[in-house]
Amino acid sequence: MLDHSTDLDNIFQALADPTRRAIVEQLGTGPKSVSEIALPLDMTLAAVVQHVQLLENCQLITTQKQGRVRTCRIKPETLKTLEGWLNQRRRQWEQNFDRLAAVLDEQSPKRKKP
Amino acid sequence: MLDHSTDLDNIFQALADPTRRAIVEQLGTGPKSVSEIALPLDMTLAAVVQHVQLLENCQLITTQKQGRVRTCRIKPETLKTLEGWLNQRRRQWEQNFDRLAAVLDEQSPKRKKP
DNA sequence: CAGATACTAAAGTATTCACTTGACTATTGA
DNA sequence: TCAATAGTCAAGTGAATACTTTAGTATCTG
Repeated sequence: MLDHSTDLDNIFQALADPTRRAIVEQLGTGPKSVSEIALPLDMTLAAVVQHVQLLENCQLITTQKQGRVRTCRIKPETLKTLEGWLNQRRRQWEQNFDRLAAVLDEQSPKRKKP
Repeated sequence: MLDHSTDLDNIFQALADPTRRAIVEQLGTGPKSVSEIALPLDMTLAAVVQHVQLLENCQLITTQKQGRVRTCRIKPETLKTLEGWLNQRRRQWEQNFDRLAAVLDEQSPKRKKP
């Protein structure tokens, strides 16, 4: 993989891991501390911290530390990047579909264009 | 990563690679053979074949072989799975936002509910 | 038919990933 | 004050990834 790793790479990569998706899903219901996040996850706290750091690095969540507790919340705008890519794809193949339809229409002498 | 690898895992994983996203983007403009796909990519044909196989396995594309050439096309429905997850997230945090707004509204004596 | 084309399969390699363990630092509450 | 809590850092491990090279097999084309 030639590296000029983009936001999109990092976001997809982050969300490819089920644990990290679970974290994002958890935070969908509101902010949580790292240990709260860790509770339902079957791994050490250290591992969870690593996932949280990765999610923060790619901006899918934000965190802030108050005393000894780090509170995490999702950062919804980042998912827009994903939506953007997806929308581009949709537009692309809809266009493609239309073009195909036009060609078929052109080739069929049975119907004339309105 | 505890393995009960879902469709979503595989799709995100597939799209986390820039080469594979490039392939999906290429196919957005219409079907292509494996060598056509390989042309703009800076790697061996064998490597491209591997990416194509992975994309086919997770249903992001379909392929069929005619003679010695394999033609690839995107399978748009699979991206729906992604859209589905994204929409869930959006609904979740919109709900969360509304709940927060409601609480704030409740706590503020300056305005009464309509 | 002979040689080029279009892929395919298998094996090897360097890197990255998802963890764990263990040791350490703040903060908090009894 | 002192032990429990909440998190952090660093190093190590085994598995997975993204390639490569090499050696094929069909299928065309002249």
